[in-house]
Amino acid sequence: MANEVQSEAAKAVGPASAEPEEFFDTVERGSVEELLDAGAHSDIDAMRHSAAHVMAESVQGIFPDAQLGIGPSIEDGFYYDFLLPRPLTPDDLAAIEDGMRTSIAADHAFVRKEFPFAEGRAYFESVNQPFKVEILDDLAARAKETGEPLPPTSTYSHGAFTDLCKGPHVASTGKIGPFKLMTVAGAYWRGSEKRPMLQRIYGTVWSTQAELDAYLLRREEAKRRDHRRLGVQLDLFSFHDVSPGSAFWHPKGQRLWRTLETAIREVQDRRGYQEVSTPMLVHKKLWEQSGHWANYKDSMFVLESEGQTFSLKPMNCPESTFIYKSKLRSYRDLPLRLSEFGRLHRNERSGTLSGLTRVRHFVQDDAHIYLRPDQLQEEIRALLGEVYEVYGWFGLEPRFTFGTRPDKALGDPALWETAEAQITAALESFGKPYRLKPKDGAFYAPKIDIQIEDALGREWQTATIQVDLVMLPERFDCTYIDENGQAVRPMTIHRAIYGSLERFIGVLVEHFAGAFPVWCAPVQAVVIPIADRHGGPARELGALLSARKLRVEVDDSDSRMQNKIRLAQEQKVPYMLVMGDREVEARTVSIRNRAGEQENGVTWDAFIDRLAEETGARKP
RNA sequence: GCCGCCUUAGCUCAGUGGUAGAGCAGUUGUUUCGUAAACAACAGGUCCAGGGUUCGAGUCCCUGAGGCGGCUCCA
Repeated sequence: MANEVQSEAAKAVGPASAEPEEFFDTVERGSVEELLDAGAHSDIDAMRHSAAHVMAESVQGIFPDAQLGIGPSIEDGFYYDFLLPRPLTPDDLAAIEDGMRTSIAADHAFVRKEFPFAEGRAYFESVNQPFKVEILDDLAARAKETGEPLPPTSTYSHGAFTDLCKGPHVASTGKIGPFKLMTVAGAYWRGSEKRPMLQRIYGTVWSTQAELDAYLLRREEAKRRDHRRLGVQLDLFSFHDVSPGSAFWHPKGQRLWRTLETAIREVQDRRGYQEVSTPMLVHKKLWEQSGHWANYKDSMFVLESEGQTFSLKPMNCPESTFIYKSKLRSYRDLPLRLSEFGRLHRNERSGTLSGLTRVRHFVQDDAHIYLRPDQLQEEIRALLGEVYEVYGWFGLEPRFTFGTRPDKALGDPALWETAEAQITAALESFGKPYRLKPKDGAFYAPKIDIQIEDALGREWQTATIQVDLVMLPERFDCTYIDENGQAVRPMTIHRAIYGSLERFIGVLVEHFAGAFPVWCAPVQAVVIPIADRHGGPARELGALLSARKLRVEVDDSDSRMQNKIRLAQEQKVPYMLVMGDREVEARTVSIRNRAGEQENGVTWDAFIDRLAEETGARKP
C-alpha cells in the first residue's frame, strides 16, 4: 500500500508516452469523447492527427479490408489502430510511408461533412467499419442517458478517404510536415484485455525537417544513455533468464549501490530514524489483515510449508507495526521513525518487465513514521527538507505533487481535512512550488509524490510521502497513550526517498549517461603508470587512496598509457592519474579528468585531500 | 498475460538450405611507451532450448524460455 514508487514510475517511462494523460480515471478511459476527440488542441496536434488520417488512407490502400480503430495525435506524433488480415512487417511500414508521401504530394483538401446520426451510422456500416459504428452507438447511448439530442455525425474526407472524426484538421494533406513511421505495436481495442488486439502504428511528424531530425537525434541519445546498455558497458549489473526481473549486481554496481545506501543511512541517522529489518517470508494472514490478499494475491510470490501459506513480502509496512506494537508507546515516544531497506518481491506479469525500472525484486529505502496528529505539519516539512537534501547530491530539483482525498477514500472525512490542511501548511511554509492534484491521493492517505526531470527532460516518479490515516493505524490497531492516559490512534507516514534503489540507479545512469558525480562514482580514480618502473609508486598511491576509503583502481597492465586512458574514459572514471618519471620524482600526479582537462604536478597529498573532500561534500 | 519483432564467441554484429565468420575483449610473446586503441600469434561456439521438415537446418515449420517495442496491469 505505502508504495507506488515503482508502479507510478513505470508510467513515466517510454519514449513516446502514448498516454500523456495518465491520470484519466479508468472509467473515463476509452470514453466516447476521448475516442472522437483526437486531441487536436493546437496546430501541431491538428497536423499530427491529419497525418494519422493520411496513414489510415495508405494502410487502406494496401489492405482494403482494414478495419479502423482510432487515430489520435499524441506527444511527438500520432498513431492509428487497425484490424488487419495479417501482422505488419517493417517492409509494410516503408510501403505505407510511400503511400503517405503520395497523398501528401497530391495536396488533397480535408473536407468536413455533417450527417444526421442515422445516415452516418448507416454509412460506416456499409463500408464495414464496425469499430466506428460502435463509437457512434456509444455516443447514441450516452445521449440517451443524458437526455440530450443526438449530435450529427461529422466526417473528414481527403481524396477518396473518409473517417469519422470531430476534427480539426489542417487545410490539406500538403500541410503535413516531415514524418516517419516508427514502430508497430499491439493494442487492445479501447484498452480492454477482453476486446480484440489491434495493430497500432506509431509515427512522428513535425513542422520542419530540423525538428524531425532533432527528435530522432533525441531518441538516439536516449538509446545511447539507456541504463540497460550502459549497465553492461560499465559492468554495473546484468539480468539472466534464471531470475527474470531481478538484477544481478556486479562489484561496480554494488559499490554504487552501497554508496547511495550509506549516504541515505547517514541522513536517516542524523534525522532521528531507527533502522529495522523485518522478515521477507510472511504468513498470508498478515496480508489478509492488511487487505492486500484479496486484491493482490495474484501479484505475490506465494509458497507453502507444512500446510501453511506464506508469501515473499511485496511491501514492508504491515510488518513495521509489529515493532511499533512490541511495547506500549507513550505520546513522548513519538514521532517514532522506523526505517528499513526492505527487499520486496512483486510478481509482475512477464510482459511488463523492463530493465531496472520494472522489476520483480527491488529494495526500497522505506520508512514508517508513527506520530501524533499535532506533529504532522512539522514532520512533513522535515521530510520535504530531506528530499531536497538528498536530491541535491545529484543536482536534481524535486517537484512535489500533492494528491488529496479521492472519492473512494476510507476513513473519517474530518480527519482527512485536518491532515490535508496540515500538509498544505507544510508545503506552503517549505516555500517551494508544488502541484495540486485534487482527488489523486491513495484511498487511505493523502500523499505527496515527488518527480524529477532528467537530463533529457523526461519525468520520473521516485519518492513518495503518504500520510496514512487508516491502514496501519486502524487495521493493525496501533495506539499510543496520550497525556490523559488514554489510548489513541497515531498517524503513520510512509515515505521513500530514493524509492526503489534499482529504479533510482536506473534513472541516475540515464541522467548522467553513466558519468556519475565524483562522490558516488563506482571508480573515482584510476592510477595510470606509464611504464613498468612506475608501477610501484602507482600502487603506493592507490593504497593511500584506498586507505582513505576512496574508490581507486591501478591500471598496471602492460598496455600503453593511451590505451589505459581510453579504457578509463569509456568507463567514465572521473580522474585519471598519470604517473611517469617526472611524477615519481616529485611524488606528484598528472591529473586528467573525464572532460579531458589536465592539471599537472599535483602532489599526492593534495589530490587525496581534494578527492576526500569532494566525496564528503557529495557535490553533484 | 496479450500482439509483433529479436536471440550466432565475454561484448558489438556479419552469415543464399551445403565445412561457423569479423572487430573488440581474453591468453601468450615481443614492446616500456607522456594524455582516447603498440605489434604478432593462439585460443574461443549446445548458432537460446526442445521437437519437426529435408539427403542435409544457424537458415524453413511448431512449442517453450528470455529480451525488445507497445497494450493491459502496477499496493
